Amino acid sequence: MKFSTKGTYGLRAVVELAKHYGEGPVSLAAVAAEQGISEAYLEQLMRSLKNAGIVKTTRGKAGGYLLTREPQRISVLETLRALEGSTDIADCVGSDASVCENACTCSARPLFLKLQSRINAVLEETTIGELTEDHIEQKKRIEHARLS
Amino acid sequence: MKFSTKGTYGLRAVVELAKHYGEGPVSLAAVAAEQGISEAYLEQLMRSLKNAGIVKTTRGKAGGYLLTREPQRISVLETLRALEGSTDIADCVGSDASVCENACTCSARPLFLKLQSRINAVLEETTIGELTEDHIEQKKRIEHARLS
DNA sequence: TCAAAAGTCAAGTGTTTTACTCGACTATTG
DNA sequence: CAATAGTCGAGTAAAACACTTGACTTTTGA
Repeated sequence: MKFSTKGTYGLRAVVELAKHYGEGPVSLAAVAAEQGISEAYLEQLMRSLKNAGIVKTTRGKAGGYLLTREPQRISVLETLRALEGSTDIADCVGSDASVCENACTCSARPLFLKLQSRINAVLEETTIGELTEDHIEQKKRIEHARLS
Repeated sequence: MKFSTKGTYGLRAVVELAKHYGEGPVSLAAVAAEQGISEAYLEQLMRSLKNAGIVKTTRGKAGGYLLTREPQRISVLETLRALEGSTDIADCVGSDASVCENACTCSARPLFLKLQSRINAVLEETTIGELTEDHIEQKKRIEHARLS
């Protein structure tokens, strides 16, 4: 039940792009440097995000990555699905429950279903826009505390 | 973000014990057979559950495992913690957030905290007693459907 | 009293997943 | 046309997972 670095780094990268939304493309190197992530690894994650239609790119000089939509219109659920393939906590939740032989008799399944629906609710209602606002707020508070 | 077999098997084993609550000890072999889990692996899980005070044992002939309390008084959170060590989705939630260098500036952290509190709420409010009832209900329904 | 039934424990092992890296390539632009 | 920037597939070391093994100890009933 641990979050992978893929999800975490990917989310942070998308928030980084959100911070520059409307300002033109941001290069991979810039995002990697800002977030302290290896360029080669981040590129893989960006590829997934691109395939999922969350980011788009321009090549050549002054090229880079951009969000395809406003940050408020990108959900965390969508982003995480792009990065990790699925956000399902078990194979017996979700559409293809047939993978679990005794899905209908396993005593843990009702719990899994309840948990999954609560998790999905949070991931669906939270947007990249919100995470970005939180992040900016947080940085302001730290700056303020440091100065006093 | 996948549930391990430790958690799943362990939960199922505890529910199995709950089904026989008040009827004296159930042997490891019996639980393993009923749930289709390897005895040797299950023994490991039972050990964790014992150390956590969720089950107790009697040795020798006719010995086996018993719950230390009524099923309604054992939460899923407690059980899962015993089995998996922790139910935290990331190192930066929970008491020791210092393991994450940039805990206070990571833009994913607010999401993690929200998610974790929702997950814990479910795990805390759900008891082994409830899972056991659900399971018995479910088996009845299947039996009924099969006969008609 | 001793053998069979049952739990206890630490260590070992094969497989899978994670978290990366590497190198060769393509597109764009000043 | 060369420098900049994204694209792609494959490779790899380390960790986590899902077990197995074997050598014990404890209890009890015949």
